[in-house]
Amino acid sequence: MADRDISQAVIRRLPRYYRYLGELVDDEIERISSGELSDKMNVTASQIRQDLNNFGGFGQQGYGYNVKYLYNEIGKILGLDNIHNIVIVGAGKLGMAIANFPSFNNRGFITKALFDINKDVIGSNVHGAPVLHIDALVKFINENDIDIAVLTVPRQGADEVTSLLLKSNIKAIWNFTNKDLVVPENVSVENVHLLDSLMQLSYTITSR
Amino acid sequence: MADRDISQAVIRRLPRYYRYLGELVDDEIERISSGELSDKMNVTASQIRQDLNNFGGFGQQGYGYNVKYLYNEIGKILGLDNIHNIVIVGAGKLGMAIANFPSFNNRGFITKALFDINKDVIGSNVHGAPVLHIDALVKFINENDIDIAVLTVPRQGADEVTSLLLKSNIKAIWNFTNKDLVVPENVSVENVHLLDSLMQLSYTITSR
DNA sequence: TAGATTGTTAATCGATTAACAATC
DNA sequence: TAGATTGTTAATCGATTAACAATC
Repeated sequence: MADRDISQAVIRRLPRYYRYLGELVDDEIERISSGELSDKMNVTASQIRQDLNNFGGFGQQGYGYNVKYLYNEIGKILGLDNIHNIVIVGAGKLGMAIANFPSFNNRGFITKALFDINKDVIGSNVHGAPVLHIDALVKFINENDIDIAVLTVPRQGADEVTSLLLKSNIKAIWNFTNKDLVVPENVSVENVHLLDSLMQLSYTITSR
Repeated sequence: MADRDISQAVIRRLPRYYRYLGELVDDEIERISSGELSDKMNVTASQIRQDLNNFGGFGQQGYGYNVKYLYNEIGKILGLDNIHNIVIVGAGKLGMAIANFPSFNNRGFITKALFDINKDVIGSNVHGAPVLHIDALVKFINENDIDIAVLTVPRQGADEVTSLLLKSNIKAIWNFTNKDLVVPENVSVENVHLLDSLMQLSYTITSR
């Protein structure tokens, strides 16, 4: 892997390509041209070809793209050929919901444990994963080959948990708190700012 | 409200400005310059001024911006001075989690009911909102002044529920299914594609 | 008044789209 | 071979940044 300087805009579109190609695989479609895919996805054929050619030439002139091959290649680019072990910090309603998401497990994102400070939930079990006290977090990450920490604590706890995570070997934080995290650049952060998203929706309603 | 053709990039940034200004209000900071805000938010001062001036001149030369005033104005732009009534379609773990999110209620997004087809949850009560059968959905939306439908059903149910929603007066759909919805242009859609987001994180880990 | 900082125009940069030669 | 469609270069479009005159 590892072409650097692929633009963020391209990376954001990759999972969407992967999704549509997955549907085509399910439908047992064998080949597709950028033009046909363009119609399905509502993006220009030009953009599709440009995007893919950031990672290499996956097509063939006069033929198009082999669906299954392209699907697998994009999967590899996205790192989906590897298992990613996950911990969820904050075993509230949202954390529990994420631990139970079947589509994550199906793609190789495996929740190994949840962490909380609430004694009522510590010791219980979510979809096979134990809920542990947050004191055990750093050790657990380092000893269980954990890639990704999901941050589903209340906003006020975000910074404290983050500085704890930074003491471990964590590679990435999936941040559901409505706060921007400050991390060194060898740690990736992907934000899911739900309230921001809802406000955008409110804007579009309001501005009609 | 209602300047048309504000770019999507600007709209995406508005909630973030709102968030930072909210913190400044809490800290009882009275005024701030685009330069200071730029340092805090890690965006250019130029961008801040450009963004705000899409909606009017909120600042004053030589002084900067009054924090509280700007906060309120952005709130109005985002439509947060109005109550938005919400229904959640799909009363699974994720739907329940969203119904319980305190920050939504605090901003005037009020969950009025949840809908499902599972008899085990129908009749129950989530944070004061009833769980009803999906057959009652259209009528409920039209009679209860519902703006926003949250879609937290499994992927396979997405299209069916969407076509049901389009029979109602719904204004916006907050889509948590991993599917792109097809709606007429008087209905707004905001996607939260969690699996896509997780895949992006996987990409950044993989491409180091 | 002098200093600070906005609002806004102009310059730059990057991303998207169009075009087309290469080639299967 | 002729037709189709890619990979890629060039043109366009839009968004970001820089600069500065206006003005509080």
